Amino acid sequence: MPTTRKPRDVLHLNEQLCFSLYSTMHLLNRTYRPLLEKLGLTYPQYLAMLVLWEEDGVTVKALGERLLLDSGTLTPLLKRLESAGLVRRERDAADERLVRITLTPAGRALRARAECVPPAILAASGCTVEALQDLKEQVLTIRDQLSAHLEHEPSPPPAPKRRKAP
Amino acid sequence: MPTTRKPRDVLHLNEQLCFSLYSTMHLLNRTYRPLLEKLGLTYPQYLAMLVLWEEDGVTVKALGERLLLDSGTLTPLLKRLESAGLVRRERDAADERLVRITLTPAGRALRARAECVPPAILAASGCTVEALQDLKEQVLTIRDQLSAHLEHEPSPPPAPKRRKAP
DNA sequence: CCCAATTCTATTGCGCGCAATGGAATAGGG
DNA sequence: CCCTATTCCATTGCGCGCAATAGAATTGGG
Repeated sequence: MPTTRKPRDVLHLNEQLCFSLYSTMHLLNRTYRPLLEKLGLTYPQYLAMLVLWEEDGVTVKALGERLLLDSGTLTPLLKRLESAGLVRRERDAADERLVRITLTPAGRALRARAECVPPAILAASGCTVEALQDLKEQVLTIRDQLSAHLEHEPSPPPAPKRRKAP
Repeated sequence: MPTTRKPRDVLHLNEQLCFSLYSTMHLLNRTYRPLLEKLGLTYPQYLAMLVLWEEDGVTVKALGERLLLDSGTLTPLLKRLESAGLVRRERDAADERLVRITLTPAGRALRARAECVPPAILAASGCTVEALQDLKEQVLTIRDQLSAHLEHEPSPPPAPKRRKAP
């Protein structure tokens, strides 16, 4: 008797599967909000700052690959960080297509004030670091699987290389 | 020697903790998108339909409690479902404050076409039902913890009951 | 019964997330 | 060296998510 439980309504069970991730993300976001508000950041802006604190001067493209976001999301977000005085956006002199994002002194200084955020989130989660680390591994396994699936599936991947056939 | 690993940069480690949930949610959403597109639904609309397929005639408030969303999100979403011909929005006769959402025949019929979605997502995740079920439990544990934390924390909870002191 | 407090939905404004489009700069085959 | 792909960023439009506000209906203390 392997998987012969009740043939539970698929559309009912499913609500519990992916919806748990969905709703947890929202609650996590609401937990971050009041903390990040003090820094004048939204959660996606905070993520961008994390990358910049690791590696200053990245291009928009590199930032997008790291965060899995495209320019349609990043361009306005970075403009807001710029007008908040945290970063500068400048074209690369060698390759004018690239826009490099560099931290201002205020942007670097914000790092110290951000250090109290992760411990606060950890406390709110009510978990040990080990438990969260373990959960992270499991979630990343699914993430990588979804990522691979998305790469192999897309209906019409432009396919051809160079030269078009007219 | 308990937690005496490298005192890894908190702002680096953290990026991996919550960011894994954040990015997995987005990839999951991108996996759902092409499937739901065939049904003419977005993911949040799909969630709303899941609730309605379970319990027709719910109020906007009940829907919001189930999905953890407020009227600012639900009102326009439900209006779009209505103009797509899937639901009707009507004031409750007994209590005119309430708006009840009921399925149209087209809304009920869509359920059959939605049944192929969960299996497709399961396949894309590359996991067994058991593994996902287990992961769900862990995520929900954190969700409940965050939920409790959010209820007890909010800086100024309006506090007073009835009667104001002028 | 009356009036103030509460409940419930709608509206507005802002910030993502993403698809689609456009345009400037670079790279690479001929 | 051209001329065409390609790369990279910006822009537009739409749909959430959420805070804040407003307004109509209901409730409950006096």
